[in-house]
Amino acid sequence: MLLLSGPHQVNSKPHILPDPQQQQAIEHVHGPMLVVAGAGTGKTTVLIRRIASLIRDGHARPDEIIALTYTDNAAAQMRDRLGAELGKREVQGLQVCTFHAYCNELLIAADRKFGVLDDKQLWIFLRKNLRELKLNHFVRAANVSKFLDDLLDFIRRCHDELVTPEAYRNYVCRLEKGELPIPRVTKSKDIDEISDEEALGRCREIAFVFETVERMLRERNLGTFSHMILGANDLLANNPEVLAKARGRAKFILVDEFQDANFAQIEVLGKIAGGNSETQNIFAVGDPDQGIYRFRGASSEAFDLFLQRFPDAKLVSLTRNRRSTTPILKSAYAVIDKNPEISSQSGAPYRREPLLSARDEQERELASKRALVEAVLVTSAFMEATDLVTTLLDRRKRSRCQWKDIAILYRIHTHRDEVANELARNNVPFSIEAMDVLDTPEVRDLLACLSAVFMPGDSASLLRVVALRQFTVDPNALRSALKSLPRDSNAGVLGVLPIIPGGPEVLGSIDKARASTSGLKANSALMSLARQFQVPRNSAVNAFLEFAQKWQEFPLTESGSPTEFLEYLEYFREARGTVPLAMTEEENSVKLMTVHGAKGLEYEHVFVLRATKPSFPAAYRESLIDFPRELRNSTSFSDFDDKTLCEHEERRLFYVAMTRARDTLTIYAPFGRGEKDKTPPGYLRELLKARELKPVLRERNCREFQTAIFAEEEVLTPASRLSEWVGMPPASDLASTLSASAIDNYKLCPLRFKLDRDWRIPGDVSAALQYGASMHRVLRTYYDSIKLGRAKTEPELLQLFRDDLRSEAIADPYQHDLYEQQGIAQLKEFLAANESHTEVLHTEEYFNIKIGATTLVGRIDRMDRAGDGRVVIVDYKTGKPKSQEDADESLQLSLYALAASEKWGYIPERLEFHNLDGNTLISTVRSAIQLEEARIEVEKIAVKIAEGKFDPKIGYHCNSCAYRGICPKTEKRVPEIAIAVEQVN
DNA sequence: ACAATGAGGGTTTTT
DNA sequence: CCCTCATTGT
Repeated sequence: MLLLSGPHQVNSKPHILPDPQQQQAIEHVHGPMLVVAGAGTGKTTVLIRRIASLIRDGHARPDEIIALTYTDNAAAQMRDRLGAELGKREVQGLQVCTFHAYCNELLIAADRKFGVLDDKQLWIFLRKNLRELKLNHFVRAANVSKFLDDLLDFIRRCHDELVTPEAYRNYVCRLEKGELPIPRVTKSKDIDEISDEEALGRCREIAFVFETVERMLRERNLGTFSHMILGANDLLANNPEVLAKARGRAKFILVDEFQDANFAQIEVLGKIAGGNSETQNIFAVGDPDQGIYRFRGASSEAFDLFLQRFPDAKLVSLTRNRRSTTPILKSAYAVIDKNPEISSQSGAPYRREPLLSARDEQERELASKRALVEAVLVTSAFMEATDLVTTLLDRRKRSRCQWKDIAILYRIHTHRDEVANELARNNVPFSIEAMDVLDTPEVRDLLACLSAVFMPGDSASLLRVVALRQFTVDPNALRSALKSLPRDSNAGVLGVLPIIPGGPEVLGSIDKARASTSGLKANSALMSLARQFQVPRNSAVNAFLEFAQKWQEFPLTESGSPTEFLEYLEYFREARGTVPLAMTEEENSVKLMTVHGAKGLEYEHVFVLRATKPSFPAAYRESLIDFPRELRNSTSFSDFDDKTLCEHEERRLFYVAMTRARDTLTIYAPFGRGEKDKTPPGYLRELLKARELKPVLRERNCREFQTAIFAEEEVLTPASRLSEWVGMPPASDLASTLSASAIDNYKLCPLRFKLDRDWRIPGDVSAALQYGASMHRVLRTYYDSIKLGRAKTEPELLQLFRDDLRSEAIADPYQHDLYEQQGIAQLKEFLAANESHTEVLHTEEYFNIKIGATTLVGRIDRMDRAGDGRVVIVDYKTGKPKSQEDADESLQLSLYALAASEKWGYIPERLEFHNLDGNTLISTVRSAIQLEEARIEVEKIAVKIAEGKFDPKIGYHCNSCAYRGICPKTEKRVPEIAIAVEQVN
């Protein structure tokens, strides 16, 4: 057991003597003080000891002290440490809580409690009530919720800056009078495309949305987390009694992680701290170089705002780092020192100083032997993973540390995937922070069961259930039954199960489950289904069950029924919601987490992944709606634009990552692509160039790897039966008949192509396709009517369109209405521009031609007669307008040209995309060579199909893929160790 | 200095 | 699909 008291014990804080700066902060009593505490300089210790001495020295009773943090965890930890320092009884009455909890309690005490919606809940609430927002500029029929994120981002920003809807409306009025410059309300690159009038219209729309959102919330007595701060600020401003009481309760205020404060929070602090510097006993601790929550409203100038608000504040800075070795601190300083210092108009009393390694000062003889910071340049993510695991095993052996002393940090979750696989392959115990359980096979199984029982029409889910091990359906029988359904049938998997061996048993189980879960709420139904369908209760499933439980308590959840839950999840997915799995703390395993998740933590050995632009630092992404300076309440004038501020924040984030390391720091990055400079763009390039870092930084290339590793992968990941099914070679030659769209589909994702063609699992038809089909039919009718000499009138066509679109039954009524409006506008424009048209030869004409062994089929929207017995081929585009480049490169048009000559003997004069959006014609031509290239392309794809190449291609399109729940490639496993622990519990 | 081109990535997270 | 950035050639 003695062995367990590793090096961490040495660092355990209470026994270290404070240095003079710490002492000064601890002993401070009256008036405002700002403690700038660099990474690893013991800031929380200072905070705790100061509270202890305030109480011990009789300056305050515990119930006159308030300590504020930003997370529940931090608050709990501080409470524990205070209890240990002072004794449980002594801390009675001492208020240690998060900022939000503090504000919320003020509101509850004033009888202003409201139902709390988090970001996703708010998004979904508005998504369901989009009509009420009366959007005009910020809505698209094809993607109804496209701008919701942008609008909510803007509103959140207003909250953080204490800008009310009235203030924004007032701002728009001033814009209208020309008193203020027009703000940016679109991406910079499109700024020339919108007029001032359009921009003003957008501003008015934003004003209306802001007002409406606030009203909708108020009417239902709902609010967001920002409303806690806003409400408290309001209450303190307008209610002298509440203010007096709050001040009496807060004679001494201590704030941890102050760099995470936003303007609204600092306003609240200002109010409870009172007006004169004698009684402003406010004590804030933080590190401006570790502010990494700007996107959450933390003002990058919190320290500056503090000094403005409390000009008499004393300033202390802590620079003795008790965590890391000198090489780590020097390298980290080189990174962060490229950021400007905090601006501070109020006399600039603070300068950034290099952190000094207290350990190296104390242990002189060790100082010279410290490991250098290591930069490893790799050729691929795979090499990053293999080299990292080898290096990690070596580090552990040499330092004889435990698994839990090692952390692997990354910018975004997906960066960890290869490393996680590689660790699993090498049987290294590891755990992942905040892994999304929605992509785990077990949760997918459970969700599929829920769908199968309550929404049995969902074929993809039903297929997943059918493939569970306990059932005995023959996949070949199922597949051929599906394939022999008539094209227009919507029977799906549900329709064929009764007639295939083993199918009725599945249906029986589903019926039984439906009966036994009838009337249950989501959580209980899920638990029951997990039992009945033998879904293992691992940590992922438990996290999901917990999510269902919490959802039942959400303010806007109505009955809590499984059906309502399924509907919610659909929106939740659209809102890109995740269900994170908390990492078990005490476990002896290597920790994988984002740098954000690592803030405040430390590890002996730290690995940083993908340190290359634009991975880490991440590429800048411009907001759609700029927050104009004229709207700002905080008057801190740093002259930096948004992009620069983001760059600063990325740099701080990298600094946070580096300063987590105690003994060794290893940074991975792929080689740069340049001819001259092979170093990775970003921080590593800077570091490797810096002369002064030569003695502390080592560069090496990745080790060679053994090819044998590839083969092992399949063995170690036991494939589910579904992935076996999905991997089966097709029952027929899928290359024998192809179309332009099938080829596009194959290029997008070969697996998707196979599932469409070989299994014919019906998925949801997108509204865009439904609209397109409708428009095509209307136009066909129009030209046919002309041919018959009885041209339909505009009102007739519009009515036809309305009826036709209604028969398409677009699921979302709001989206249906938007498409109806759009279609009417486009048809009117089309007809207006189309008075005298040349002779139409064909409309919606089918063809099939031979290309090699493939029969290429298709349907040409329209062919017109051109001069010299030639033709014009027209294809309508109902989606985003196609460009000239699209037309020039379109395989579809090439194939139509081939078909025109082969089937009808026509010579195409030109090929046209007719964009119905904007009613523009894009013309192109094809040379004989280009046509030959198109043939070759088709043959190439046909060969791949014939060879059975159907590996899924993962990418952005996966979000809208009907088979997302059954695709094995997007499945993520919970690390084995987490499962093992769960079973023990 | 600048545009053209190609590749890689699609956040981060707490209340 | 859309956007940003690195790189390289003009």
